[in-house]
Amino acid sequence: MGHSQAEKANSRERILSAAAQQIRESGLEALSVGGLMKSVSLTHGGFYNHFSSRNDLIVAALERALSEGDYSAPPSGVQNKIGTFSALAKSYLSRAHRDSRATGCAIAALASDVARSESGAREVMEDHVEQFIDEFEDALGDQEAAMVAISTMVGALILSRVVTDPKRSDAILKSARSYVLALDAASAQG
Amino acid sequence: MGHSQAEKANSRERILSAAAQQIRESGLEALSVGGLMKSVSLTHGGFYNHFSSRNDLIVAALERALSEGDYSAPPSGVQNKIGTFSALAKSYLSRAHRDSRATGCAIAALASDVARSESGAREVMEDHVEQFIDEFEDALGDQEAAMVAISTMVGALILSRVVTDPKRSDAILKSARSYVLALDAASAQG
DNA sequence: TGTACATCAGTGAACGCGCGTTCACTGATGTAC
DNA sequence: TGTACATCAGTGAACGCGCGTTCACTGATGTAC
Repeated sequence: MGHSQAEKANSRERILSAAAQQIRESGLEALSVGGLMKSVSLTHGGFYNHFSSRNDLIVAALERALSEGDYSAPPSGVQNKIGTFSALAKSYLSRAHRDSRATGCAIAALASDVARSESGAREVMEDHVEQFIDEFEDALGDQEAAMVAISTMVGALILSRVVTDPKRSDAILKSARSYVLALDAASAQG
Repeated sequence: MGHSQAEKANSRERILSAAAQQIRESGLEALSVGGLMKSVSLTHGGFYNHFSSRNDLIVAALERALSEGDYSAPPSGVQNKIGTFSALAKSYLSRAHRDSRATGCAIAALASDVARSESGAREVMEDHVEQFIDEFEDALGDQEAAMVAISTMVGALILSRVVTDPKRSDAILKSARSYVLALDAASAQG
């Protein structure tokens, strides 16, 4: 058992990281304090050394989930982790992304949950949606196209995760990919 | 207190209808048996005269939520409740729809929840997504366009519900509306 | 039509369980001298 | 550098609470005669 300051920071980090993964996988409501602490090999009582309440943790974990991973919008002016808009779109609308909820885009995973939430989570996600739109606007040169692109990408990914028939699910991703890449091509020539 | 067969059918209907509304408003997980029964002025014990378990009710209520209301796909060959594709799109992507979750499209309200669910709910929603795509394909004459249209509409509605800034939220709906109506115009002239 | 009886929708107490949170305690950490 | 002491991360029992579900009971319904 260790109690140094460095170990405290490490514990907090492990809790937050596990929470970010768990909410992407199972939603905001499914996260339990006891289960989370067990998943990082700590006991539940210690949770309150790191966060003041479950809700406090949820907001921090949502921020983390939105910030980390390949599909987060980078700080303004910085290139995103994947590269060009078309590379991002292809990766976003891939089977691999559809099948890896725990590490994928937190907007797609949690938008419905957050829309219902009143705990400060909406503001956190709203900021990230706006960053995404701004990034797409830079790439596409058109704010309306940027908003349509994010709507189509998020909608297609969510629907592809509902549809269990693999052919149908793939077809939804593929049609969205074609459309979004055409938006990019149009901006390149326009 | 009454116990006739007609009253039993009426009770079941009230329970199911209230459940459909509550899951659209607050999600699948938020529905509690006790709260639901109280909302229709019955006691919790009687619930099991109508449904074998909470999960059984959830599946039935999801089916109901997807079938009723203005934004359900009608049986094949029958016109939907709103009329033309463009009228449906305008209404779907309206502020009124965004602001009335309890009576609005169940796909948009519950897609994330259902994608995480393993209880039979996915199959129920999948059928309705496919009906919607078929209906849009009839209207637009193109299956890819139909899949892009539903992705964009669902994605835009969900994102508009996350974004708290009314101007930003309206702009997302408006951009999606323009795009989806253009799809319809293209199919009319093509 | 009238009576006796079986059915069964609805009631509300009770169950075991997991939840978020609190708290007295522990022992290693890190500071004061 | 060595010792005494305060701090505080982590532990695990305990709290009150709401959950889904069960069950003995009730009394109106509806059927058999």
